[in-house]
Amino acid sequence: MARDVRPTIVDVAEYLGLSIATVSRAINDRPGVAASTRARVHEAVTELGFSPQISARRLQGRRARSISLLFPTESATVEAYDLDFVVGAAQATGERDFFFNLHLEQLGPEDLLTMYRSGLVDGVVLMQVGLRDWRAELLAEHGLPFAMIGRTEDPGGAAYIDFDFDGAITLAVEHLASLGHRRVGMVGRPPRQVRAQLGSAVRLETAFHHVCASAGLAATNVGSDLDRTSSYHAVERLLDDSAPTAIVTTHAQAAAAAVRVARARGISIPEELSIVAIGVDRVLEFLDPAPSALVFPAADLGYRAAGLVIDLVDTDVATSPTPQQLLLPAELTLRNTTANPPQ
Amino acid sequence: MARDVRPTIVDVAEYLGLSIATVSRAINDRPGVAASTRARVHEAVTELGFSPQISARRLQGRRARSISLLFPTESATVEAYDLDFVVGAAQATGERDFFFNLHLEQLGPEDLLTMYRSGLVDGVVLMQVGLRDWRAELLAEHGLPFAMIGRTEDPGGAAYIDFDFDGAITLAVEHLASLGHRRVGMVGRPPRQVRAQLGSAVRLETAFHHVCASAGLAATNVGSDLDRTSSYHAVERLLDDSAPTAIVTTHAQAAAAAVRVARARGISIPEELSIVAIGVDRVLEFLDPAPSALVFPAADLGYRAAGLVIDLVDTDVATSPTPQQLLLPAELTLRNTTANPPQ
DNA sequence: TTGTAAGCGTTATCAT
DNA sequence: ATGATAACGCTTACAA
Repeated sequence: MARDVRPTIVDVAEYLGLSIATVSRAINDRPGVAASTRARVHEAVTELGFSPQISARRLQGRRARSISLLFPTESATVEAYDLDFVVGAAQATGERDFFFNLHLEQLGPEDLLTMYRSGLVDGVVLMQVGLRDWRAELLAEHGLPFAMIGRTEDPGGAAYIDFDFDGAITLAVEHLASLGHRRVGMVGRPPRQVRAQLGSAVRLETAFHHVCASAGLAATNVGSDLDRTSSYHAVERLLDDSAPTAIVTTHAQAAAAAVRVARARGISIPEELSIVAIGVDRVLEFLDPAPSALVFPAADLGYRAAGLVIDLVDTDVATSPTPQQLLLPAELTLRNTTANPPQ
Repeated sequence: MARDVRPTIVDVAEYLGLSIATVSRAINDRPGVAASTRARVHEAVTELGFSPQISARRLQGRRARSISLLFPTESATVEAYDLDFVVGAAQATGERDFFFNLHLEQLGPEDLLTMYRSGLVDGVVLMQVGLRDWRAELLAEHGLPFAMIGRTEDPGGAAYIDFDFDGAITLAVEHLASLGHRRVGMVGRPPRQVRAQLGSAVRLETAFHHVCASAGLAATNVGSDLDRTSSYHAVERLLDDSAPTAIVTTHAQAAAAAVRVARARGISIPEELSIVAIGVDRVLEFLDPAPSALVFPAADLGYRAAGLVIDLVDTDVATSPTPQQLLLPAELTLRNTTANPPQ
């Protein structure tokens, strides 16, 4: 049953009475092989069930044609929406005939370099990027191909794709201000993310206060963890402490919690409380009512980030163009959760 | 900047004035190296930033230490809960120091065999397993290591881990029957899944009719796609056609839809309609009210499936024990969405 | 058009 | 305890 004997190129050559050189050329569609020979080789290949050993190939200094998504998950729980990044990245990778692998572990500097040096991967996509991120610094310093989902404070020439969180907050707040709201609350990202200086977390918080100040609104921000209970409490605290007429949420559970708390307290949406969510559509669609939102195209970001690294890898170092830096503009999708505040 | 010259074992050997054989032994912690030498080698290794080329290693016939999760996504949309499998599998893989890669593409038989033969992976985890599944058959036939999340109709000796859908349906229906319900509806999996003979989809449907018949209940099943709209319509049709007093849902959007339709029609839960969901807790928690459910530990399934393959790969063929076959029993988590039917 | 042979970076089997 | 050296399976000059 278990035929563990994988045929090698030598077997193919012997089978055909050819030299391995010719077989190799035929297999790789290189010039200098008679059409008839080429045909015979391809036939024999399927006949014998031969596929070239990638490792042997790589030994000649070829690319591994594989990239990694580095997605350090400190907590065991990964937020659902985050996973869309993975799907997008895997899809792009498959389409370009690369191998995709996923690292959920927290890697150290040595591990990271080893991935490249050992020839396991040609490039990586970084997630959970901090305003300062040692991974980005290390890789840039060593001239190794990588792209970020998110971006550091000073990305230099590094490739990235990021969602415009500042723009998102601006749109959200300005929309609320134009409706007449004067007291706005935000359920922010987990304090731990802010402490770790995670790019998105910090930008959301900063932009919120900044934009509210510019618009002359009273702003209160309460961070919450990503679970159901913590989110619920955060919304309650927000309502109790500053009685906002509108809430902006920065993660899915927060949006769910806002709806739930409102229902529990008999607060009607949007008449008595407006809600604007920032999040992935697929998740927000679970809510009832589905909130007005700044939709976060996670799968798309993942898809494009993977594309960026692969570009970097596929391109000859000589030809290498400036890596792309993309900031995805935010757009407000209006549903029925925002209205004028109660007078 | 871009030092693309990776040091090899030869560099380390020359640097120390040793032979590559000794260096190799030291690096791999093999016996027969003086402690002092070993130390010097390790020092030099970090000094020079050397890591062994995996490809060269594999050429000696070693394992690739990498497994693949094969998750064919026909539709572009992947259901959120499915992704937990990926997380679990990636986690297990990382813990056991394997490489994890994810294939979202639909692979053909040749591609599948090539993955093994080219030495890219040592084993795979199969998702979306059908009652008859050519992948399982092919791999079993060739004696290649694999495990299934789910199981075929006749898994033979193949490793798998599956959730006990039959048991889940049984628990759900019996619970409802004991509360006095006589007309029960189910929002089933997409018809396309049933047509494709996807294990879980078929088992859910079959078990539902079977169990309801045994309990003497009127049973109606309406399949729905995994999106918001289709799910909503399915619930509406269910209510309109057979006026059930209780609904069992088989995917997340269906559960969300049940709650939404009830709210829209002013049907109170659980007084006028009972709901039991089958799904991943993380997703069901978004709902309000969170329904009574047969919770599906997706991440756990993924984790254990990856463990199964790695066991298979790590174990010597000689020692290889019978592959594990695990059927995870269903448990009913009661919340507040089930009650006696209106008399 | 085809064949010969020299690597690629390791590990493993011998000697020493 | 250490060192030559032959694999491993393939690609690629260079010859024929």
